[in-house]
Amino acid sequence: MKNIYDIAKLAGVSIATVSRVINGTAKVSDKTREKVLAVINEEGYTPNVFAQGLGTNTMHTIGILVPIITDIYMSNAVYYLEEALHEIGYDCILTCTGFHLDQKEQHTTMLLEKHTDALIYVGSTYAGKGESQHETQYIRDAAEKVPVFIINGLVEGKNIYSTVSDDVNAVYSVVSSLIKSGRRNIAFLSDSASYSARQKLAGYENALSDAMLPVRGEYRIHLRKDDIHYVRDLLIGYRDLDIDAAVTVADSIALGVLKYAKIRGISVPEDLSIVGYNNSVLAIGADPEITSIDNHIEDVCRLTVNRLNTVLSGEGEIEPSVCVNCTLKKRCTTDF
Amino acid sequence: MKNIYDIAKLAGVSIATVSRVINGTAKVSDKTREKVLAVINEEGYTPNVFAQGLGTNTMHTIGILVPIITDIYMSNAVYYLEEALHEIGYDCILTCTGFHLDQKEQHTTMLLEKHTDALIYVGSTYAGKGESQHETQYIRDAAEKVPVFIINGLVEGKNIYSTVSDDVNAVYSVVSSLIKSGRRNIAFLSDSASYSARQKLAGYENALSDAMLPVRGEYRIHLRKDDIHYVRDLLIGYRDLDIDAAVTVADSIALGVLKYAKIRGISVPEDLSIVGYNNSVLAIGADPEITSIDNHIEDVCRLTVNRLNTVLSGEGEIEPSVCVNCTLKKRCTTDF
DNA sequence: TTGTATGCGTTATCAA
DNA sequence: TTGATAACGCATACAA
Repeated sequence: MKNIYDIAKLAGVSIATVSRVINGTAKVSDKTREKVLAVINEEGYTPNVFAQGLGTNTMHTIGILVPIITDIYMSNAVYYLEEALHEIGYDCILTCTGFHLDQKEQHTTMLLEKHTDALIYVGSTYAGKGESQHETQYIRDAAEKVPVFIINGLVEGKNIYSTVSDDVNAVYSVVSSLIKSGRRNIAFLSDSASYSARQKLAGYENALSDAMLPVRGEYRIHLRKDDIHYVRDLLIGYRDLDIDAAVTVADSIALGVLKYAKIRGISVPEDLSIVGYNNSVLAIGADPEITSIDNHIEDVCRLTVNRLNTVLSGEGEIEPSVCVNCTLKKRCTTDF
Repeated sequence: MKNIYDIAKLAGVSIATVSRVINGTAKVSDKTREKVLAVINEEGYTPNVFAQGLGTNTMHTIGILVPIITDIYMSNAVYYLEEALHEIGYDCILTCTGFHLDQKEQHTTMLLEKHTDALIYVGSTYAGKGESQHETQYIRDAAEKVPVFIINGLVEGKNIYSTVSDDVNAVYSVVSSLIKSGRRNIAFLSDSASYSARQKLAGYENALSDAMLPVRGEYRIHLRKDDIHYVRDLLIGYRDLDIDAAVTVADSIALGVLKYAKIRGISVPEDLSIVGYNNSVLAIGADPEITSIDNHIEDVCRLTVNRLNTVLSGEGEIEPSVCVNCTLKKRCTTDF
């Protein structure tokens, strides 16, 4: 493996000049630059990243943390993040943390030890349940060392930047539409108490209140997980579920509701309207295809990487938090 | 940030001793070890990975390459790989290459420049279409530097190791069952000519041949992509498609067939049996739920990481290629 | 515009 | 069992 000394010798210059050519950090005469570049190409030389890192303390690597990459929303996010980061010259270290605090902490520590240039947390689970500061302390700690970005979660603090979807308005809007079309017993199904889930719930409750409808506890259905069959069976187990609409926080949950309706012989959307979330392939695969809120994950990710680039390049200030609008993708499980 | 000198000073020993304690590379008296460890814990010291890498030329990082992480099969693979690699002390650099050769090459180069300890290619796209050696040359080149592992693809060469699913037998078995249950016009739908797709096709053709049935070209349907609606619409466009069974290389394709049947009023499974592949959530979300071949991606990934660990720890030889059995998950789109 | 010398924080070799 | 010191390959401050 050739090193910078070899290149310098072959090009008849000093290592400093080679370094300058590679990094463009100082003036080098066209003639010598060409000569050096020629040798570099000829020898197929690439700088040793460890030696580079030892001096500069960076390896142009971003740490991405997701709870589970098998989740369609997460894998889409990682896809867009990786693509955008790659475009600006960063590689990604991906790590799946699960949902437990100790694992989130441990994985954060490991990434920081690798001297990643920044951390991106994907998913509102990282913002905690809003119960205590303690559950997000690891994020503030991490932000002492590198800029931290959170997708779909809000944590306040220095060097912490959030990009979130406007879930409140998205749900508010769809619930309002359901009400306007005559629905009165609208259920809200959620499998989490995360930041994002709380936003969606707020949109739901606000819409009901603004329409002078009661916010009834029995219509707020909490799920242990977003598994299709689990949701279906849970609903089947209810004695008297008299809902005429279901707003859910994930397409898989909506799919569970759809299967419940099928088994019970309930017509969708006539007797039961269903709204999914994330506008994933699950909504398209369903029969009938599911109306779903699209939170524009691609936009969220590209915006996040833009903001990251601004911070890391030191080219200016950015907002601590920005919000991206959602849109409703109407399909066949609603009729408004 | 504390360095090894600080620890040495605080512990009253030399940096060599601190290094020995950290790496366990040589005898250190219990007394000094304890003292050193105490100081390390107290100061929260962790070695600088760049300096370590500069000496050892490794950062305990594995490069994972996938064409697209949004594919459910891929994201599942990455999930299990990351989990298993993490357990044996490796972090993962993930990169999405797409399906074009130049991008595969470029991403490979980038990972090698980061001195990853090994490369894992996920998906048979990396094994090429079997047309020329040229399309897999980048893998052999990479294998000159680090061990290379391929999931669901076969490339021969030194330092190259494959873990594949037994797709030939899986498809052979399911097609044989279809034939036994009276199906005669069995279509095979594929969106690729990759190693894995060729294996599946071989299983299909072998089963037909062994049953003395003709292998008819018009039943081998090639798709440009595995998009649900695309598949559905393509089939709708056929003048006279007289198939009574469809074996597909992905659940999303099976879903497209199912939607085609629905629109055409064809009963499933009575008049058209459908078999998916990968046993993903798409098969469960469908209505009726789709019979699907499960290629046990978790087993494949865990086995791959075991093999990787054997190679990297230098603890022995491993087979160039190993095969994992598939199983059929019967659901409602078949009746055998 | 170019070259020299030093520091970065480890690991590993060699003495002690 | 321990310590001193030389790599490791680069960036950069300083000199020329």
